[in-house]
Amino acid sequence: MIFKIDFKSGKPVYLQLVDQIRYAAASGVLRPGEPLPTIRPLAEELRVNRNTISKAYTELESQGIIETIPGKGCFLKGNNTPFTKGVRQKLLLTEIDEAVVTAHHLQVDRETFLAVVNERLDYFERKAADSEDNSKNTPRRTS
Amino acid sequence: MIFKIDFKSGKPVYLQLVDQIRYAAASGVLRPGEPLPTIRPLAEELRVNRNTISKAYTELESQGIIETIPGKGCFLKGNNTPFTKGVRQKLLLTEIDEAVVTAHHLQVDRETFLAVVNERLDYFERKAADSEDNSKNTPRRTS
DNA sequence: CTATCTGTCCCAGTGTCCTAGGACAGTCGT
DNA sequence: ACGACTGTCCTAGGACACTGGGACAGATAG
Repeated sequence: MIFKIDFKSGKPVYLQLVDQIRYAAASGVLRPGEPLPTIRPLAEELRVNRNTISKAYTELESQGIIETIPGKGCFLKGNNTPFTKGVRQKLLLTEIDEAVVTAHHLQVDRETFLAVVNERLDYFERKAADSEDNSKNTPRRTS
Repeated sequence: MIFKIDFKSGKPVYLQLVDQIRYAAASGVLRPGEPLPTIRPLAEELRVNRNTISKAYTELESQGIIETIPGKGCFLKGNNTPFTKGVRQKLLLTEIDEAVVTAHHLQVDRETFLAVVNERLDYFERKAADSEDNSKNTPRRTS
């Protein structure tokens, strides 16, 4: 689990972390139950304050992606989603609409758009499957 | 062209405007060449400072969505995209990946995701077609 | 129990974003 | 030329986001 922080990007460090962990979880690099790096060592490695890491983890917990146990550590949740079906639909709709509107302004036609969507879905599914296989030889924490 | 600003949302006013105009342009409510509301009257109507509107328009121009002519006004551009093919692919990929990652964490399966995407593509295409028809009776500004 | 790890709360400093008002420049009709 | 309109630049204050250090509480190994 290697994180890359770009201090020149202008994007807050804690949000860069959130994105990378979300991405890692979706692609199977991080698997349910697996512990995330503890706050202080990660902060030292990335040369930022502990509270910056803590803020990222807090945000991830509010999104239902990780679970944090004071005194023990933070762990990736599986089968999460603290949201109701209605809220989930609304959240997803918002993101998809943004992408569709952007595609329109970028003059990307429907076929190209759908092709990219399918390509990315394939990509994440394949990557998750690969991690599944690898995990057979590198067992994770069992709660 | 009616805009709704939610002062309690926490989202900056100028970004709310940007989103609504992007959306309106993509759905055909605003059509190429058509003038946008001028800054001062719109600012008065929405009860914000002129510079807040100006900032929204500046952002939209940097995205290549509108064209602003000092002394004359701001107009919706058609067939825009000031970006190269590579940049466009990258921009779209970023947004699509975000949606795909979000879908994973919301436990939305592939079929449902694709169904929503298609539904929204249909929605925007239909709305744009409707505006096309209506415009035959309400001609726009011709440059 | 003690030491050391885990995450958490509180508070302060710094920077930046957002909004706003005054003054200025370009366009157009009279 | 003048006045009324257009958008623009400069500057400033209030609010908040981001980061950071000190002190605290729970968990675990010795």
